[in-house]
Amino acid sequence: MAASETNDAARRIFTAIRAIPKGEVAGYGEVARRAGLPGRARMVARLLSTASEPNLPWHRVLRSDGRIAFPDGSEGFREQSARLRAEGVRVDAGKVVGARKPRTLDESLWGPPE
DNA sequence: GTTCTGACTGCGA
DNA sequence: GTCGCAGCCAGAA
Repeated sequence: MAASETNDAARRIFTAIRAIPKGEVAGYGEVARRAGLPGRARMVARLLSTASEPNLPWHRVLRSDGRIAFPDGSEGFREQSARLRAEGVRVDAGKVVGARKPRTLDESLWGPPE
């Protein structure tokens, strides 16, 4: 069933996001790439906005710049920044500081450097 | 069926 | 540092 490919991809994305350790953050592209969808960052974003996963740490997913994808002052913005702070992540002007950078996350989360 | 939009990314100027 | 352009996929109008 080719149709399950999309579902499988979504499942991988959710798994990837859930695999993000507390206090760390990942980028949309990073998650998408690890899910087997390089360049499909938009799909991850759309998934989060549509999917209703209560156990999904979506607040740990940021843009490639390490910034929150929501517009400054938006509800989602406050929600995400508040959740990150609750996990020990410092958020300054919508930018995450002190947490693992999306690039380093690659080795810290999925593939430990040998 | 086509067209637009979107919690995006990367590169060049 | 900011701005613009092109590429990508899925859902909604």
